[in-house]
Amino acid sequence: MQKQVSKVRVRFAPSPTGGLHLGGVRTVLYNYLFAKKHHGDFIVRIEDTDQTRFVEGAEQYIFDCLRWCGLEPNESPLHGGSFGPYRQSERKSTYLQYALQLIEAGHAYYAFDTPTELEEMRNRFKTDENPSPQYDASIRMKMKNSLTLSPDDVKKMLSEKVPYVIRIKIPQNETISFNDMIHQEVSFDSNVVDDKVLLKADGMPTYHLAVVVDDYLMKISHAFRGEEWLSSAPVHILLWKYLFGLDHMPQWAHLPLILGPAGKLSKRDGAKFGFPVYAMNWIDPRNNEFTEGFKEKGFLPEAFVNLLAILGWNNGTEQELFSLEELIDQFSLERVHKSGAKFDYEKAQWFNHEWIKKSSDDHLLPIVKNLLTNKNISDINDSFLKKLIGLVKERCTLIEDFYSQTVYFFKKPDYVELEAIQPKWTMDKSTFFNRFIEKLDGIEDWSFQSIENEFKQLSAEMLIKPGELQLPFRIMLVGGKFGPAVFEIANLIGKAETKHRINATLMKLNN
RNA sequence: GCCGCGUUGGUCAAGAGGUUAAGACGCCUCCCUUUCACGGAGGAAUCACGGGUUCGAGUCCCGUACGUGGUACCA
Repeated sequence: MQKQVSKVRVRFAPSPTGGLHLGGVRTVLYNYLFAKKHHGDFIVRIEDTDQTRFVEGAEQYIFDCLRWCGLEPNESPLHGGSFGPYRQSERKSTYLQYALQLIEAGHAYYAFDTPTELEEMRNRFKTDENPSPQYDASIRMKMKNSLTLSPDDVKKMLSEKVPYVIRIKIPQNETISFNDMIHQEVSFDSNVVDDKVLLKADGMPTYHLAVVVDDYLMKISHAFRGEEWLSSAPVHILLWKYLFGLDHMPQWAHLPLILGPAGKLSKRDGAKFGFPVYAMNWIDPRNNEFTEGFKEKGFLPEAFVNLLAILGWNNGTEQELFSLEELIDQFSLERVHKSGAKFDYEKAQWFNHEWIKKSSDDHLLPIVKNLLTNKNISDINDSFLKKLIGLVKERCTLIEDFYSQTVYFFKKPDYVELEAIQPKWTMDKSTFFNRFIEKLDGIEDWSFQSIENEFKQLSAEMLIKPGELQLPFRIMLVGGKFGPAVFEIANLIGKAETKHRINATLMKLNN
């Protein structure tokens, strides 16, 4: 019953044309999870057959993103492997023979129509009911191709190097169906699919030919791709049938799309709604257009991967937080949704917040240290910083937040929110803090406990509720209404600095 | 237009004929904390619509609507 068990091999096949967006990373992730779960291989193949859209640096960028996410391929142009080359542009010569083989078998034909002739055809046959006429059975006999031209003419044109493409000859009145791992049975009427170009005039294959040939040659067992490909699946099924046999065809899985707030997610949405759509920052070298990435926005890769996994899949329980290992263990295609999901940035941030809380101080240390260094805070003592991280991480949603949550430990606040204390400021309070400074000198161990004791004792003596004084004290040290326990802060910034900040604020208040 | 795919609160979703229709995000209230968070307790809010089938439908069938993708010598 079992169709011979072959090794699981999956592939992610991006075009090096620009940034890697959410949907792309999720496709990678599902590929990766499936491969790892089944002890298979994850391959990255670069589909650079459209030379007009090639963008310098885009390929390297894709690998950088995958590395950041922790989704390292087993085979790729960068990682090597025995099924290379892994760039379609470097496999150009292999595609022609398959196209020729199809012609030989009567499943494809040469077409000599020029772009303008095609344009003319579309205009000529355009009607209200059919705004975009296809190159199909109903019109191919009216075009300039090896089906309508005499064999001699074709031979002559070929030898004269008249530009041509090779098109698949879609059969009539057939139902093309296949079993998708996510959508189950999907079927198409062959009469509505057109004679797609297989080999372009420049000798490069189109996606349709290349994907089939390469999936076969690279022994791909399961093919994941976005749902936008579902409509062209019948072409691929036919190609498999004609070229290699349906028995060898990989199992298809057409993944649901990730939608933006208003329809399909685009990089425009990022700028418009204020959230990243790419994994990492991307600057288009052609026009210097900048698109923000999750990495630089302050997301932890663990959180990024987690939130993407959950967008369209769940394990049936209430669990939402998953490590990569857990995802590998629990992932199953059966539980991937059929319908597209709208991306919710609020929830994305929640994931990051949770992951920051979940991460150990040691894990966060280099990340936060890097952040602070970039903000010109140097000479950071690791164990000191680790302590700070532990103290503030539950208040940080994005990595960036560690800056505002920890700067005041390194330097006195740039801005002190005086307006928060001024209205209720009294002479008594002023006196309190002046006396408190003196008391501070007497504290020898400088533990937060001792500081708190002195503070409470003095306030009791002066008959002022400690709560009335804590907020001003906080503002003096931190600059605003945030941060961990105020005595803890005093303890960490030291006696001299504590006195200094109290004094500085006192002077401003008394002005 | 045609073809494909889809449709459970605002969002992500559990659910596979009989449930008070989980849970999470966000929002609101309260507790904790005289900071901000964390944590805890509550609250508002849902099966797109219309027909069937059935003793019984969010769950099955058919229509409609809506959304989304494709309809390129782009992937």
